[in-house]
Amino acid sequence: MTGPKLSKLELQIMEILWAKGQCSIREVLEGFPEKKRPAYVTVQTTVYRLETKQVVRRVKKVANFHIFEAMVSREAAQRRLIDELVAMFGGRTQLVMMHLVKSGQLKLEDVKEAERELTRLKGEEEVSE
Amino acid sequence: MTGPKLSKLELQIMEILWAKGQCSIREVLEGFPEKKRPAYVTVQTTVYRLETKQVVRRVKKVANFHIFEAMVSREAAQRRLIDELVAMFGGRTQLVMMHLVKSGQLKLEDVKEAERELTRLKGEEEVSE
DNA sequence: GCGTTTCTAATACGCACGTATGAGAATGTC
DNA sequence: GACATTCTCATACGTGCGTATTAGAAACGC
Repeated sequence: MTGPKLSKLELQIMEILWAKGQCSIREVLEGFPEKKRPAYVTVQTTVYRLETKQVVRRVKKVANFHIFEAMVSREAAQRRLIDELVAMFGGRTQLVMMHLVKSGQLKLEDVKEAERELTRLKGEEEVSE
Repeated sequence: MTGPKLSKLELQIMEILWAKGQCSIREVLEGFPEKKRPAYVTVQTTVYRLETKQVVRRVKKVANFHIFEAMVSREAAQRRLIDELVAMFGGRTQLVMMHLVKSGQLKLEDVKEAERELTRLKGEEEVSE
């Protein structure tokens, strides 16, 4: 497994950490859009739990607060999420993509881009065979 | 919102209900691959909860057991899952697809298929404009 | 019709997560 | 240096979910 499972709140916090780099709890808090900002302590507790899960670690102490940093790459965490979803669809990846298409969020250019990427990856594979 | 959120187990149960149509608890249970079959009562409790969530309803009683049926379409439930995931990615659908591609689960043909579908949908859109 | 099997349905338990409280420590301000 | 502010951290609580226990009801076999 790539890493531990992250909940929605946890992931939002990680997004902020990935974006800002090293952060205090307060800075993470301020990374939330003002309108849907959790309480300071909620963020705190959640960061503590991420620490327990080894997803985050404290790097130093400045004044009376700690600075945290991500220990897991964004790529890896996102990959984990996708794998989870695909598993929910019984591994039928194609189905997942059809839904993405139908949800109307996906532009033709995006799909073409993916296709190019896929072709490229396939090429590499054959070279190494 | 399309419908209530479904957990992994709940979704597996729904898959069986969607596939088999009306089912007893026992039949749902038997829909699980033999090796990872939950206990009868686990399925039972979960179906009861799905009932509370209005995702499933009992249609009749045969002998000493009830027959259940899905009240939510597969499409809708799956759509919900995808939307959830996309939201986790901050709406960056394209990112989701790139992950799918990189996970290696997606074949070139799948992507082409999606592209065709997308082109078709786009066509319809323009007609109605 | 009596015993065995099966299903029902209420109750419970542990874990994860979002959230909150409160006491104590550290820091900053004047 | 006294006081207000801020952060820490342990503890707690409700909810959702996967799972289990169990007592009673119902149906089946013979």
